[in-house]
Amino acid sequence: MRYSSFFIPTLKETPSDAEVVSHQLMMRAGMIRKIAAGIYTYMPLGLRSIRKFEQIVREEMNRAGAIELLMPGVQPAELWIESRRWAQYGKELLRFKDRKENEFCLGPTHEEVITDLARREVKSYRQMPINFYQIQTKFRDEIRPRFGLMRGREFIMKDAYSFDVDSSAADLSYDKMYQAYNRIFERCGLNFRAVEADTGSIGGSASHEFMVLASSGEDAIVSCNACRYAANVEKAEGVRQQQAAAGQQPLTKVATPGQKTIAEVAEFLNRPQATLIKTLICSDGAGQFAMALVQGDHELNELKLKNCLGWDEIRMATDEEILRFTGSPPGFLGPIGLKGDLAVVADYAVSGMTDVVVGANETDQHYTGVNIGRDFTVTRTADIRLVGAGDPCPRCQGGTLEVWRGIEVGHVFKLGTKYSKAMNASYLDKDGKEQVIFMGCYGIGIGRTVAAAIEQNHDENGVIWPLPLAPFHCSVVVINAQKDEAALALGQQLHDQLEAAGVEALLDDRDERPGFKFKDHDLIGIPLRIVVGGKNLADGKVEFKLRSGGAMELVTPDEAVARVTAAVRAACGGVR
RNA sequence: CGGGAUGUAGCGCAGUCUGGUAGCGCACCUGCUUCGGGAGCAGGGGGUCGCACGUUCAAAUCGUGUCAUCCCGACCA
Repeated sequence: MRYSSFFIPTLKETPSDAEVVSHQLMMRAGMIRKIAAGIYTYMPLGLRSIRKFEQIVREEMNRAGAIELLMPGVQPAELWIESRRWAQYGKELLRFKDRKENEFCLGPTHEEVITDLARREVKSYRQMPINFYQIQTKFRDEIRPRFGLMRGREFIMKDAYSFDVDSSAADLSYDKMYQAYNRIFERCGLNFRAVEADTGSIGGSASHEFMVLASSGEDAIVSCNACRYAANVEKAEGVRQQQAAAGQQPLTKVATPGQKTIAEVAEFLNRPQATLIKTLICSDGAGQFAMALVQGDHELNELKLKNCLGWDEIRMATDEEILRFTGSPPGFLGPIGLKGDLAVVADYAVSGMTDVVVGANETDQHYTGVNIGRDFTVTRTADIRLVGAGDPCPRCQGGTLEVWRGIEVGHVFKLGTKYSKAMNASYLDKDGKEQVIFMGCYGIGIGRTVAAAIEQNHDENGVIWPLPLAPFHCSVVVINAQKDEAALALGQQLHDQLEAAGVEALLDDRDERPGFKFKDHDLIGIPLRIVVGGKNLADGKVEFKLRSGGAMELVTPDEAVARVTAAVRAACGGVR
């Protein structure tokens, strides 16, 4: 491809509405342009990277036995009413009517459509296992789209749906997808982790998220430094503590004027934060309340508490609500002397504490020498805290957890029978008995993965593409291309040789100064670069350089072609 | 939806407080020079100042409303 006949509108300045690096660089490199909040045009260069990733996903899905189809973007309301999600989904589901006043939505996901298909077409155990996938544009009317392709409203997603005869067969389908996902992100050259995750609103029994590690990631994840355990912090398990020894100290009320936070109280009483209990009150927003107790230096994991209580929603109680249950303003809360019926949930770590400090439910007062059982009782003990760096691993002896930031690029779910039951997707087994189909669903954010690759691979000059995702493998920059006919001819020859070898080359034949061209190629992040022209031309040499760094080398044109071809073969597993 | 901010040329911004000729840099067009890390000089084109209503002799500037965009929180590939 000649640069002059392609279209790469680069920007020297960073658009002011781009917050994260990938968004900034995709705008500057001319890969995307915004048309509305969270809605983008994929420009020619951006589309090439998107297509590269899609192709890798296709190959690995096909290898894993999944079958590609393409479902509609516009979906009839009746399917969503049937699955009950028409009412549940909320404003994120963009709804509208056709000319006949029938209701439709723009598909944010395709469980309904695929389940409808499966119940019509998959009627026998002989047809399973089967797994359908598509790569398709979805629309979710996000409250707050941001970060460019990272969290758009319209976005490209690969989604796959598996159908099996029973739970253990569904587990096998899940494992296949899990393996396929690992291969996909490995092939892209990305640094990632597969972590245990909460299933959220999709539902189901188990799930893993695939996280690309990046400091700008929206999710925190933990991984064990000794074993393979890794999980989203939302899900990461705290370790059950041994029951505490009996307390020694008497219950004593002490004045703590103006000392509201754990840090203030610990400082004031001159004792470690770990010897205090943090008391929090939460609500499900529908009239239910609960008190949560965590060790002073720990943090509550609201999601765990919500799941533990079986609530649909969770939020912190308001000051008025707190006053109602404790008679005290926030800052002096404790589990002793509550007014009214309030479930008290203690974290595992709390059950191992003795002679602790809690608020006295009275302004400027705390208790010391507090002991569970003797001074107050808890409704239940559970894992409700946010785990952190240095915590013990819940799966192995001696391992400790490390914390990373990650970008969720893939998510696999065991759905069980949630959708098949609701929508009557059944089959006949060997004995002619009707059975419910077991499902799994598996998503990959296509645009988000490409953006995540940039988050993980860039420097101050621009993108540094991993070869498998690069829009072009190699730049051929011709110096003084419009005047130096010999240089342009050699550049063209190199370009043609590379293309013949299956390498995608971008021949920069523009009438621009060399520095200007170099800046452009650095910005758009082409991994390999050959420079033709200048005084090296007379010596029969060209320059070869990696975008990722390292020294420039002077080589013969043939050697340059060989080096580039070898690099592409090594990174992309053979040139197609 | 709550809190904060911003809308002025394709992009980045100044001007708004204190009402009176709409400006700067980049990009774009023409010419000359230049040519290995986003060149220099000269000339040029391009703006209903987000939109509406109001105040005023006069509004980018003041007021009200509205829309859009961005940032911080709850959702998710």
